[in-house]
Amino acid sequence: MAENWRDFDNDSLDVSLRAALDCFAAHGYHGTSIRQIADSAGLSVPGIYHHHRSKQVLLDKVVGAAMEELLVHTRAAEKDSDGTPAGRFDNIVTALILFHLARRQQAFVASTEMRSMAPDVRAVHVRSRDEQQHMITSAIADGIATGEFDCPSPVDAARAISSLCVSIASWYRNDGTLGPDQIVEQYLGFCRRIADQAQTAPGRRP
Amino acid sequence: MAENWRDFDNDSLDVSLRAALDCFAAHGYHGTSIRQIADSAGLSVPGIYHHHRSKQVLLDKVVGAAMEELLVHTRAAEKDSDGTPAGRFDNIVTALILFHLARRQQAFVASTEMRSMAPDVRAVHVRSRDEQQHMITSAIADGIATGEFDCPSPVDAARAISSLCVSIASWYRNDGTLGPDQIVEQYLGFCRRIADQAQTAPGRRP
DNA sequence: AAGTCCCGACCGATCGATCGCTCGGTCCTT
DNA sequence: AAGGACCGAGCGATCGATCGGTCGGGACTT
Repeated sequence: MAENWRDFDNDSLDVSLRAALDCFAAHGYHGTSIRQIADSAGLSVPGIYHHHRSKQVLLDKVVGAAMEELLVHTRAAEKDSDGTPAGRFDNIVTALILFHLARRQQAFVASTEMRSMAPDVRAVHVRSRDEQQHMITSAIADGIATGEFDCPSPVDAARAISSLCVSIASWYRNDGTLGPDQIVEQYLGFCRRIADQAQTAPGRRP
Repeated sequence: MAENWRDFDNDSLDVSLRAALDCFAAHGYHGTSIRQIADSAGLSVPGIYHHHRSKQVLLDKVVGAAMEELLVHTRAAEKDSDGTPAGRFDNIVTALILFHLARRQQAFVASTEMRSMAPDVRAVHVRSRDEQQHMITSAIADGIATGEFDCPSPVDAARAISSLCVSIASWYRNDGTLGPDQIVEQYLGFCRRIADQAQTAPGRRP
């Protein structure tokens, strides 16, 4: 893993998958026709089918590529940490936020079109998501043991953190007022305070 | 408004809208056919059209009813507060959480099928959502002025809080391990700490 | 060098199925 | 007698997918 986990280079989607992603993100899987994808790709309908077996596999490949990329970056981020629960947590969550900034369309489609996938395909992606979320959960749980974190349920906290990071994909635009660095800083702060309720200053809100 | 803003009685959806809601929540708007809705409602296809003009208005009515209900409850919650920014914030956010527990299907459909609505109809619902979110934003902004809250951007914090509450609808089940009261307590804590970064205990995470 | 073969890339035309929606009618209540 | 509630049948349009084909270029033979 020579590549830095903070960097997301250009995605490796071919013209058909790129078109499918654009359409799915804009109109949803069932709201998109093969003809729209073909037009957007500058191909004919059979041209799409020459490269990909069905509309379903277009969705599968788009989501699968994103999931794979996220897992690789997240694992590298944890490995690159100082090994403490708080350090692992910060790196994992940072990778999660950076991913949703760099791959907002893929992330958005992956989260909204889970239900549009065939059961067996969906199961694979659900497992990836669960693994990703479990890394956060166990970092929090370990942090509770060391006193770095404090919350009643690491599972619930991790779910809230995941949800919060995923939601970035639904509003972030490259030309917005907030830059990526500011968003990482802000959301990492949100996530830390979700996992550590002891950060409530005593006496505040009696 | 004699009704208590914490209570959500049975929704007033007729059998067709109820069926449409179930289908939309399960398969999405474009993934649902009128025939499925008719089957689920125990009616024929013309039976649906006897009560509602088109598939689009089914979505509009389902989402519209939810939006209206949310706004009514949220306004009542704010009015019922002690008037302080922190008090307003707590009541508004509590109403938002309770809504997403009591109306999870409506809330889920409203958030995922925004893009499936006709532009003019969508504009109405977007405005409702913005008004809802603005109530949170201004409570935070007022709280910053009084020292009750501390965060760099009330708008960004309010958006994160909204997102977090909306996400409840995508995982909550009535038969889960967590009861509504526990979820309200937990998520209200999350939201408070999103709006108040000063709750970070000094010395923690240097 | 010329001819033959083949294969990946792609397209126009069209398949059966399903889509949202409507027409003309029946039944039941008032 | 009238009207609301509802249905069987079917409309034109569009869906995902497939058919038989064209075309350019690299490999191989002669």
